[in-house]
Amino acid sequence: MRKQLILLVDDEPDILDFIEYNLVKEGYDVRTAENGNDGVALAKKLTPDLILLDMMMPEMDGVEACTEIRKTTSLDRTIVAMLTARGEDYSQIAGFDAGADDYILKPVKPRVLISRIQALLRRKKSASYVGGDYDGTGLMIDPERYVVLLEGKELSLPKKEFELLSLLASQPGRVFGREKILATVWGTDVVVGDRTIDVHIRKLREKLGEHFFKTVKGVGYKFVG
Amino acid sequence: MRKQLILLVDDEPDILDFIEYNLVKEGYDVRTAENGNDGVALAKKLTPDLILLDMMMPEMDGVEACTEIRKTTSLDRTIVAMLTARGEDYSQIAGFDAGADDYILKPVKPRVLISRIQALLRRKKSASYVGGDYDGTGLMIDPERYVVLLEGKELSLPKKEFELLSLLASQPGRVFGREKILATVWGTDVVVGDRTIDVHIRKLREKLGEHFFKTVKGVGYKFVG
DNA sequence: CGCCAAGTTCACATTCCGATAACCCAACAT
DNA sequence: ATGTTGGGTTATCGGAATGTGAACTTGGCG
Repeated sequence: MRKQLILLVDDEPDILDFIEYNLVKEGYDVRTAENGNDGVALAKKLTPDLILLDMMMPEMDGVEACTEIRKTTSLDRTIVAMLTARGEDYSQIAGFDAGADDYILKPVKPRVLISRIQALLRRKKSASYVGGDYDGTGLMIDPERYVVLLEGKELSLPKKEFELLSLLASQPGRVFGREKILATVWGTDVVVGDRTIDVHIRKLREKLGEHFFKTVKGVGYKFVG
Repeated sequence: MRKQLILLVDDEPDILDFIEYNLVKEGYDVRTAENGNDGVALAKKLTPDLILLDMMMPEMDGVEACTEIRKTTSLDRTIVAMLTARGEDYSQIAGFDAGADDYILKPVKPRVLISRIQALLRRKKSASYVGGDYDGTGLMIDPERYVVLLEGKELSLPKKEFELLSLLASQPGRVFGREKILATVWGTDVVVGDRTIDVHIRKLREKLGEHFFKTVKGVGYKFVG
């Protein structure tokens, strides 16, 4: 597997060096930025797997940066972890509200940091589902790269289509009702029209082939390997 | 019913013995493995009803093992429960993402463990077998996939037919009156004509075979395995 | 601003399930 | 024999559920 990319944003060069050293030693690819603005810009350019964001920074602080990152579609799948000094409990909450996935208290021991990061990345990796074993034929879903391999050919799908496919293919053969699909892919609060699912199913059928998706009238859809 | 098979995977022999002892005492058939690799291999060979998977293990940990198990079609119907030490909260989340059905905190009291396991296995049975255990012959109804397995062949039925079949087959041999059938499959408020049930029964007879459905004149219908 | 892609909605077209009508058959009673 | 009762069979129709192509909306980006 390719190295995982971590973006590190902190205004103190010492901390930057210290953490970068430990992450690189662990085999991660690391980039750094010294303030929120640069951090966000870099994030958009690199699409890292994980962003470590210091909460206290001049110019644009961690919370703002995180909010900005979360507004960026291309970074939907990037994990954001806040670095926060002990005692800033209020900020911790603010950090979560801004959409951070985790907060890590400073000072932090390297071993603990690594383990937290590994846990977060592992979570990311398994955040979506993989349908069907990979045997060169058929279909493989790569949730990490947001890409589908169809008979060896790489095919990149839009977000919703990818998520819909991931859901259906997570349990081939099982029928997913429209309710279930809406709740998982669109979320329980969002309200969309009746035909929306159909349209996405059709797009998937167009791109992957009719035979993968079976309609069960009155019940839902299922994926067949 | 045959004993239910539980696969236990943990790297600590003491825990293995302790849990195995308790499960066997409760009447389960138990196999064990000491690491993720062996566990997955055994699982594929045995197709157990439930797998108890320790989260922290050398080589292949519980999360990886679970992911692997979930990729295996033959283990679709196997329940995976994670065993996790108190405090590993992140791992718990990762465990769910990997497709585990439940997680159980260690240390665990035998009575609690047994009760959790029973609850999980009860859930599994919702996919009902008919006509004895699945051995390639006979009939199996899988409400999750919305298909019927008849002598190994998959057969997909329309909604009403499927529901009617599910009802009748839920208690083979028992006669269901027309009233009861209408109330269950059609609902108490819907009013349909006299011949409607007959027609659906006929369609089922066509698709599954005459012998499964016995008419009891003046009373109703029953399913015979 | 203007473009492009993603996502959604709309206005049909199409499919197919479910219900019924109309008829047949078998068992039994008169 | 004839009628009655309860179920079986088939063809057919309406409509709900789904498919489809195009238009519309939105947000990012040069």
